[in-house]
Amino acid sequence: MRPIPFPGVWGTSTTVCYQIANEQLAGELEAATVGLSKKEAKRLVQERVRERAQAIAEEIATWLSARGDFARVEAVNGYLNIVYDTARFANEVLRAVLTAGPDYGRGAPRGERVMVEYSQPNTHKAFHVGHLRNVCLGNALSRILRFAGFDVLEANYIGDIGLHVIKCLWCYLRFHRGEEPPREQRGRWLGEIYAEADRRLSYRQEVVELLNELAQADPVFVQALDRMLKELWREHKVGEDIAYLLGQIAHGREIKPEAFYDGQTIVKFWPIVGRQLEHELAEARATAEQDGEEETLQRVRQLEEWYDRWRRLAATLDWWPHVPQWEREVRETFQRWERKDPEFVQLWEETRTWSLEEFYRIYEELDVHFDVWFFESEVEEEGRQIVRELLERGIAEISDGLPVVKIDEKLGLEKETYRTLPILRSDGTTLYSTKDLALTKRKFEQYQVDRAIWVVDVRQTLYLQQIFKVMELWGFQQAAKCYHLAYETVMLPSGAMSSRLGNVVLYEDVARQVLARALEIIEEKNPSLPPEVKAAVARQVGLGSLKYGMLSRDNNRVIVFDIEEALSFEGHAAPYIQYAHARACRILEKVETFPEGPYALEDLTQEEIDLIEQIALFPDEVQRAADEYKPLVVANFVYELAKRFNEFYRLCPVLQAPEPQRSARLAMVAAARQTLANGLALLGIVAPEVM
RNA sequence: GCCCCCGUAGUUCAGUGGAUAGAACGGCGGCCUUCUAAGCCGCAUGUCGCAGGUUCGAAUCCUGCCGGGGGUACCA
Repeated sequence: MRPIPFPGVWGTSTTVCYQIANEQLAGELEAATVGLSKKEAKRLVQERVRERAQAIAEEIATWLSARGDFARVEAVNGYLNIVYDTARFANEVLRAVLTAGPDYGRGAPRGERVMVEYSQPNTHKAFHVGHLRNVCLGNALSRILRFAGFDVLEANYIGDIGLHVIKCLWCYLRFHRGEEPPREQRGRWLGEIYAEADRRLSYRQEVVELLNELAQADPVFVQALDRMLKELWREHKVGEDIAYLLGQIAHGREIKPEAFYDGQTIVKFWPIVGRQLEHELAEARATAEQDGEEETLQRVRQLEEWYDRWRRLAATLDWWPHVPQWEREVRETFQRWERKDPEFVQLWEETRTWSLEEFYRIYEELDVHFDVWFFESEVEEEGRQIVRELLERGIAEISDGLPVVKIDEKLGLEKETYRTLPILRSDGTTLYSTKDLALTKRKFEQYQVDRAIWVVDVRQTLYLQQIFKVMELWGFQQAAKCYHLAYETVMLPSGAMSSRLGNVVLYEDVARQVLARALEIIEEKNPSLPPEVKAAVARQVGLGSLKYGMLSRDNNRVIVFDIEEALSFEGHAAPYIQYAHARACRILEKVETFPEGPYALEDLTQEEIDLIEQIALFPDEVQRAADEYKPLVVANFVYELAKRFNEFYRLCPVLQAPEPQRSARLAMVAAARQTLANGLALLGIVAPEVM
């Protein structure tokens, strides 16, 4: 059963006649097709089934028509279409919406508690648009599940400790001690310190990575190697290292930073590499100008990318000799955390707050509110305890000094499926898994959840399956009701976001831009509104647009975040839907007394039927969105509803219509407005009354 | 190597067993003395990656291949 897929006809369609026809004909057809070619047999079967389905449909149609419950019952192409008595059904729909109001579409309580864990931001790191996708998804899903009838707990899990925090604080103490960041920007400032730490610590690796890439992907570079190394010899006489470089590059083998005799060889070599790249780039550009072919253009782009990387790394060449020392210092800093050095713990607490304050501001702005707050720092000890228990019970074991759970082996799987999960570092410090095991146990025991949902990046799919399986091995039945809602990465037109490379789009920056743009537009569209209303509407539209952009794509699809697109408020976007709502409000506010039903809905126009039909679908769509964990279903629904409302709006005057049509249309507008508001609310988007 | 995701209009994406595959953006042309034009109407563009299979019926399910992205024991 599904809606009749034609505009202007309101009812349901069923394909049951095909199934019946199939069953009836099964034996008969087998006999009839003996001796025919495969193609002929197929055509015969096709024809016969279709004929029989049509005959059955006609029979049922006659029978149903005689009963007179429906406006019309017809048999078309083997489908049985039941057309509703619009006046009756439309009145039922409108009454349902207008009496339930904000509760229209709400499902009956299911008596099941579900915890949705989402927005797991790391303190001491930047909050960017990738995090925004997670928050929007998790929050919309929570709202949908709650509305659908579940008892929902929204949980946040803050990564306030771990290697990233240690790196950040090391960098702070080593290079920025005593600096006072601007009060409102402390979280962001810390994120920059972290990015710097990351850049410093991975410096050698990055330099060598670029060299390795050039050695493998740029034949011109490899050809010039002799000359470059001769130059290096003339200037610096580092024989062993020259031999090493020559050997590795010529044979396409990986260069390793620790293999050099002279700690300064790379520092000396780097300017030579740069000159070579400059030379290659100039040549490639000249060629491209001449032939303009795609291949040469591609070569230019590639060289530009390499040269940019070279230049960025050249700017901090003096870092090279220090990296091993810095790595030691980071390990020492980790030790300070492990032994709870009071001075260090105090610094951690203070800086942690800087990030948290920023997060709280963002959640407030996005109207996201958590019932439960977990912090990684709180579950470290519990996690260690669990590792001990798992080891004692033989679920975990020590392999090469590392506590692991060999999941496939424990489950008796032949094929490599869940592999092996490390659950504690060999030096006794905790891993993400250590803490996640403790946290999941808490969800089951302390919060008594029947179902647990993790809204987490798709890259952690295997990892989360591992956690679920370990919980199962450990004896938790609830493990079967663990679900990973995986979503794809948010990328930039320039590629993946990387704070190290400095190409991240911060939430704060985007939000400010979008809000400013929204204000600009409302200033232009509706200048007569009072300033405070303009500001409020700009907020609702700007944030709505940002959220809708994150929700109107399926989870398993990469979003390429384009700021221009985010700033565009036309077409398939939140403002389109919000605008339909504002238009409806405008009509309704001009009515003194709202008419009581039932309404005169006998001769509806196509636009009216389409509108009411869509409104009627809402409760089912809410359930579907909840069952499939897909806010996208609601996002599509409200867009379609707004579209139908806008079409209705154009062709069906309401206030000027004669009675009783005026009352009927007013009821439709009120029902559409309510359903739009309810649907948008499920996405965490406000429906403005004016725009 | 093994596992997961994606491939649909020029572009970004809906549609996951049913009738003639839909929107938006971009392009072109129309509609504001009538409830807000952030809107509406019209025109153009498709080997639904390729090849088989299952089915009365496949963009949708299965198998293989091609192309892109991701994961794969001490990152989170």
